Amino acid sequence: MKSGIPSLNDVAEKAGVSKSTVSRVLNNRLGNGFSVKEEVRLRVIEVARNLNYRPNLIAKSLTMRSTQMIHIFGGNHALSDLGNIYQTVVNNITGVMDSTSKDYDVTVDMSRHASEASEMPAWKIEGAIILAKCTASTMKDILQLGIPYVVANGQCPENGTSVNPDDVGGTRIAMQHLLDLGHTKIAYSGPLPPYLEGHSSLSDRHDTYLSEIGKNGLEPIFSSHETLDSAEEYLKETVLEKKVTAILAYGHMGALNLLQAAHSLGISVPEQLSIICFCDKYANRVMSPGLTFIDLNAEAMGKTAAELLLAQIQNPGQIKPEKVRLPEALVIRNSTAAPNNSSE
Amino acid sequence: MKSGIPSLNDVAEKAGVSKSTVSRVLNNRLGNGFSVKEEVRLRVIEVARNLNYRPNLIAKSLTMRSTQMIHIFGGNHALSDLGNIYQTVVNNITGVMDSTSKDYDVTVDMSRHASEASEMPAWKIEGAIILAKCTASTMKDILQLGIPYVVANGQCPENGTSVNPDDVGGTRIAMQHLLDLGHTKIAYSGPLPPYLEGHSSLSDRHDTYLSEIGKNGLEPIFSSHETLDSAEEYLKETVLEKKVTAILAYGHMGALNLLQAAHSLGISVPEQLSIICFCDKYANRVMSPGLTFIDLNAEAMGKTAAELLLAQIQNPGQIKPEKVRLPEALVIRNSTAAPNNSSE
DNA sequence: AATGCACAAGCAACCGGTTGCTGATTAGTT
DNA sequence: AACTAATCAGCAACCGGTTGCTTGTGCATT
Repeated sequence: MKSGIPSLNDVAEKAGVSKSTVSRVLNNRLGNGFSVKEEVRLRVIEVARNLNYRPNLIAKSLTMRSTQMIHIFGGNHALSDLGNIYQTVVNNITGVMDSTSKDYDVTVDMSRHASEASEMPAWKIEGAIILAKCTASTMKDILQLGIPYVVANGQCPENGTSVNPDDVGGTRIAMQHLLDLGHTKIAYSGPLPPYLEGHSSLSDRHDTYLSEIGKNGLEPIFSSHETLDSAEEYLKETVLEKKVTAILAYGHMGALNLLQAAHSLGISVPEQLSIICFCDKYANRVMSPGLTFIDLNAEAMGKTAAELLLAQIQNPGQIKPEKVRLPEALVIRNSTAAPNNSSE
Repeated sequence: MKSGIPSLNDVAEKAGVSKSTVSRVLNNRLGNGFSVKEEVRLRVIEVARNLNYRPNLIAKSLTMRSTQMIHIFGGNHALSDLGNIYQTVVNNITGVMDSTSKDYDVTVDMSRHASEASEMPAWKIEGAIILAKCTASTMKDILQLGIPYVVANGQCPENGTSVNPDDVGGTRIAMQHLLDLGHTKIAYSGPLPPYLEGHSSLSDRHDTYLSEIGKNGLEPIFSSHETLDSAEEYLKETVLEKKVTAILAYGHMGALNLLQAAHSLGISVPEQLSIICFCDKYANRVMSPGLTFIDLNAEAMGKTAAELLLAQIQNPGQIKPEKVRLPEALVIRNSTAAPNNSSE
């Protein structure tokens, strides 16, 4: 017990048996040419408990090549913004993992890693879930080590499994909602191309907006002003000048800013201006009750990712990779309505 | 090369030297009774690169007895609610850990554990941060193993280190703000005693409200209605019946509900009703811009916790435990104002 | 030529477990 | 009593690295 932490050897000595006996007793590896007297078995277990013995997982992984750990990559970037969907995703992943009989331990890596470094932990992991993205080096390791993995809300290699919301479909639904209400001057608010780097939702939402606008013979409307930085300027240009009556916002943060700016400018929502955005229903409930939104269904994303991962772990090599697209859904609250033509 | 992954031995064989030489060369452990000819050194490095050798971190941690891992306990309960302070706390912890030269790896345990079970991971951890609380069993393990730790926003053992916001001071500041504005009918909204179990902030805020009310010769005002469930009922009882002009709310969720309910009931904020609550400034910015609040300073909490932990890790046994109280600060937004006496 | 010493590199133990196999008891059978 | 089979437990190798110490070599010194 040199380091203060009891080892297998310490238990063995105290119990007056050999390392191997302790190992087999504690792991219940009876049979196969091995057995113990009940008396010895109980003594070993008793000693182990008294010493508060805990197997060193690192040593164990070295020989066993197996832990019961599920590792979530990308926590640092994914969980750094308040109120994004990843917290819901993670909660639902752990929910599924905790409810399965095997007791998997879920950890989230929260460290910021150099962009070329591998984020792989020192211990063996049974499976990985990648939030949005991981470094190329990490992905290389995952593939090389053959670790089952699922990418949640992000792109993944050809032969990998991922779960993503259907942003194209969601954008169509949002646009249809606004069109059905009678809007014709619909602006888009969100990051515009060229995107330096980023998530497919950036282009999916933007491009689908454009194509839907075109399909209906309307004019696309943008603004050079950033919603996140200068929402008031954005509204002045779009609503006051260009007579926009509805805005499709990339995210709820932008939408909230627009809402506030509208309030300051005396533009009433939804009477004079409809706002719709993409958001998770949990984040929406907590952060912006009232906003009409397209639900990204982070809950299902987490659950599905966890289930797909479990399937891979429990049937090694038998599960074929899958790119799941989860449908998005319109949730109508109070920020959209028919355009108010009388104000003309 | 049995598993397809090259090992130290494979490199040694190919380079025609011993394991130890390869190890020392690759880790640059020269001196101390060891040296190599430059020619051999280069050959080893060359072979290692050709084989794409990567040291097995598991084996490495076994001998090195160091994992460079910082573990955060309590992620499951602390991070399950959207928009609470813990996400900010965790982000600032990792920020500090990442900016130190040692590259610590931070993981957050997100698993749900049985209340009597130990949450201690099986691998060695260099330090621990506990979000609000951990199981008794976990704390026992931490103490027994002598792992440096800091409790963030929660109680900790006699000889431990913790970082907590000064809720008593914060409540005084909030009350003083309302009193300065001229309010005399100030209600408290939040969990009332007896608390089944819970955080010290519950009693700190409630009790300090009471004592400040008493100190100023005012009447404490409560309602049997829960703000979170039935904010409208709460307002009817306090504002409409009891003529309350200001409410001190335990949390921003309750405050938001009150805000919405006030809107529905036609009670204007802040003209007819002032609302102030406890909240972190990040959560406030994102979730409820406009609310006047007492900033819990989750940012400083995370940073301080991380710094205190690092100090302990880097100077083993030399740092004396500390109970840090971080001051809370008033941030005035638009939900508080002088009471409108003309409405009487 | 003998001695001393710095330099090079390897041996072998160790980290904390797991596991195939072997040896020693005990029990059961004839 | 002798023999076989079942039971019980330990030896030692191994996982993939790290490191204290020893050995072997070549060169300068006396």
